[in-house]
Amino acid sequence: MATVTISAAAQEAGNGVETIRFYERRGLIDQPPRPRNGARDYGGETVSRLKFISGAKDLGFSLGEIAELLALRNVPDAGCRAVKARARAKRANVQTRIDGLRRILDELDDLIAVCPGEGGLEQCSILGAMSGRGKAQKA
Amino acid sequence: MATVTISAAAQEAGNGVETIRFYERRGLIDQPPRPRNGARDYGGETVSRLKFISGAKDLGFSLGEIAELLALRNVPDAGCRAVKARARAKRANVQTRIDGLRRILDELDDLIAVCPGEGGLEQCSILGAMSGRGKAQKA
DNA sequence: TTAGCTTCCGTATCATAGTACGGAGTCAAG
DNA sequence: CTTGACTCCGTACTATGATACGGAAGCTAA
Repeated sequence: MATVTISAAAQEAGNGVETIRFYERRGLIDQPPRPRNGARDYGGETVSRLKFISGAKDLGFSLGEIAELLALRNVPDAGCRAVKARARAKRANVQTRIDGLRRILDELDDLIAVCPGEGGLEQCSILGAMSGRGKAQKA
Repeated sequence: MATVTISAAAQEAGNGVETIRFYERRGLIDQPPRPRNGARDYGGETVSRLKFISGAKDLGFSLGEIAELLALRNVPDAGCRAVKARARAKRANVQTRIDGLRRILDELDDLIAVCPGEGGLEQCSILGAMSGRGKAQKA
């Protein structure tokens, strides 16, 4: 596997050059060798780590969480179990967000269903519901 | 309904004093009257708006989206139909976000189901999957 | 050789959603 | 009259995840 420049690595991983430098500053990827005039020279390992970051990000992991995931590699007795636990925690987190959005969706559905869609603002049941009821019953 | 000070309003709405001033700067709440020495004097309407913001925020709405939601009550040149259309647009937006989160949830479920939960990191199918699903591949 | 592209670096900027700070004024109680 | 609580204001700072800027250096090809 040939080593690649930072722009080629960025292209392959699907992000920008600056993003790679940013990840390097954040410690998410190693400092690469710089054999030439100081230019970074990336091997396939770094490229796949970049893809890993991208994939984990898509799954909703923050860069901090991704750093934790990557750090597991350096823990000698860390195993699959630790990774699975993190995946479960993230799953629960995503589920919570979905539930919250679903409640909002239901409320909007209710408002839309009742609203006649005709007439002046004074008669609009959506506006009425929002100002009258708001969502104040939370406290 | 008695008017309250900013700290009482904050207390009731479950946020900080600075947050209220911040919302005011952002235009999420109206500038309150200041009858005394310049101190803000909040009525129940503002307090319930604060609770509305708080509730919507808990459910994942950004302040920008909350501003849109609040703006539904204040569309000057349109009737109920326009308001309803905006509610529908917001509903579609929420649905899209739910769909996105749902995909993430499903993927996490797949990963968790397949992962043995034992053994070293080399065998962890979750880490493997995250490496493989980088989005780039734009040949 | 010169143009043009890439890379380097540090720093600044963006958006989001607040939180903290410092100094000043006001107000009621002791 | 002083203390302490509360408020005012503008500004700065936090964290997250990038993205942009400007100037200097090097590579490659016409």
